[in-house]
Amino acid sequence: MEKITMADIAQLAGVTKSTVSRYFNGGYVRQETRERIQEVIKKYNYTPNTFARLKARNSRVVGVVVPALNSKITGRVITSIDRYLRKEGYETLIKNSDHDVKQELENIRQLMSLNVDGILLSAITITPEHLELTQNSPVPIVVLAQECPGGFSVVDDDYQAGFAMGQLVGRSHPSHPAYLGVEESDIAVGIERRRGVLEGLKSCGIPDVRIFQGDYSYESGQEMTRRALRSGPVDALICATDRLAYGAYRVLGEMGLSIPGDVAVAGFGGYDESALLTPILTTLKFDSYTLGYLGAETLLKLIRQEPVPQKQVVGFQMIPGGSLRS
Amino acid sequence: MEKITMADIAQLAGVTKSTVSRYFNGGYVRQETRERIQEVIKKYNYTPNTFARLKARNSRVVGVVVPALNSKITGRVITSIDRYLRKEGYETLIKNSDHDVKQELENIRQLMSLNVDGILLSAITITPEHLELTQNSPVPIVVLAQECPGGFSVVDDDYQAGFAMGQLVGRSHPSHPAYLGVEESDIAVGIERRRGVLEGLKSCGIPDVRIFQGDYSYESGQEMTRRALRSGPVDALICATDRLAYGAYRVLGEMGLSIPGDVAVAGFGGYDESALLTPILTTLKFDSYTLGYLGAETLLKLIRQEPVPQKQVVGFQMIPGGSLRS
DNA sequence: CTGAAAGCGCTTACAG
DNA sequence: CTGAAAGCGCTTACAG
Repeated sequence: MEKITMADIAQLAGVTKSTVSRYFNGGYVRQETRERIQEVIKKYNYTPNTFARLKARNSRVVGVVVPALNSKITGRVITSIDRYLRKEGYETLIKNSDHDVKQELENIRQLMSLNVDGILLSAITITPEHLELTQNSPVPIVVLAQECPGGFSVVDDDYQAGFAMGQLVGRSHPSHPAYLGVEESDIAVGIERRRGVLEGLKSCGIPDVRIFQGDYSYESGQEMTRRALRSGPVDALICATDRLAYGAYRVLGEMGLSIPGDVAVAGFGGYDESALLTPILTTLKFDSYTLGYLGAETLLKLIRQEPVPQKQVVGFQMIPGGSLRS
Repeated sequence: MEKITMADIAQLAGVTKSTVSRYFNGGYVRQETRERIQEVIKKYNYTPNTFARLKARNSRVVGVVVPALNSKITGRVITSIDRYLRKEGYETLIKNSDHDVKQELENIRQLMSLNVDGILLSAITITPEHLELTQNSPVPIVVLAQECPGGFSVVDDDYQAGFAMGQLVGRSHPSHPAYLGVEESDIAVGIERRRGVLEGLKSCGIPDVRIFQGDYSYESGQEMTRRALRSGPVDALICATDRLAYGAYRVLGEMGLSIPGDVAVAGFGGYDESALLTPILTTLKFDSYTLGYLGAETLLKLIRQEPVPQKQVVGFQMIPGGSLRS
């Protein structure tokens, strides 16, 4: 199959490529001509090369940068974005940063030079370089899941979610609560969520919480749990993500400690798998579908120069399980 | 920030865009000139527009079409592909088919008209239209996880994996085994894997297996399990995927049936979460990392016109848990 | 080793 | 309603 171009289609339909171009971009084409062109297109399964539209004002392509492709949550967010954009006649171009900040910045630059109409950025962290890049961007950018000072963002309500979970755990008045968290470079999870948890506990009269820090992995969850247990008595573990809670389950099980009898456990994320644990993990689900949807919607509004809020906060939902004491 | 072009860079470096182009594509450029150009590029953070290379022989871009973005396995495969290609100096462009065959075909066509150098296709199913498209493709295509008659493919060893699991379960001589499977349009999982299981069981003297069919969801796993239990006594459930097994766990738990005491359960996929179930699910893990790696490697070889095998089969690994009787 | 010129597949004012 | 022409940001023979 030879590559077929717009000029070929034009010739076959007995018109100029100008007309075929207009056909695709909603310009004036007589009904009769339109039908002739359509026929040829169908026959040759022609799709115009989106990226040869070098002179077009808008490319109808939106770039999405994600930190990784192996997380359920990211999957949900992208799927949601993709569906919305497709519905609106935009193409989605996905770039993976693979948890590497350098790669992430590179991805943003690449997308910019590709003259996409806009960028949806699910950032690992917001560095000064990010700010410079987003503030001087030739195209609109919407940041997902992290706040972006001076930029537009759609975020989860990490503080309120943390507070709610802190209160829920606090209600049973644990004597030795511990928090398993992540790096502070992730403002949303590493700082805001933790702050919520601590204040939620404090509101129940529990000011002292032992705090641990690690990465997002299952292994890190295990390691932090061991560290917590070694550091003194523990009767409640609030984990920054469900994955970390899985690590806690494993270690507590190995040590013969019962959940929630000996140690209560809570997570964040509401992964489907959490409902399969024994006991079912008490967790909290962010609305990733809405996050993606609003992100895409906001970006298109920016592209169309319509007014949008600087920051939008998406809700969450508590998913009670059996891993807390009542 | 105004969009900066190759012509701008050239002017700033006191050369022609021909020279800058050569700089990027490994042509002759004097050391001194090279350094001058490099300086300007660094200063302006310039990245050439990959898609303006309309006249280039090769675009150094590879398209990847995936059925969905919310599966762990797909995530692993893409991550692996992406890393390999990046290392080799190629860009990866990911398109999501969202479980829709029409969308999938459209994605393939789009990538073709984008003049990417090659396509990696993780197909939902192989229809005659797929065959026509792949056989007449102007660029090489490698199909992942499904065999593609007349085309190049990298696949899991579904038959052997099924056989191994069939034998493992068969060794305890269940009297009433059932198989929970998926649609036959998915040749790899729906047909080959099942065939392996049935023959593995048969090799242990178990010719009769009740077979059920559904989709890939957790809900479908539950529904098929209920159907199986209603249809008569069951003491072993072999599930085509771990996710289906999760559904089985849930329903068996609700009914007060013990695993493996009353019913043995097995899965396929080796998801991390399967190790968190009680009892731990006996499953089998395909080497998704290698699948992606070999797919990418093979595609690049095809692009470079080097010889490659028509079909490559990737191995698997049994992950014993506590969900089978010994 | 470098530049001038033609061209890739498309879009867009501008005529008609 | 349609076409001729210039141009988008690049690459590539071909001279020099």
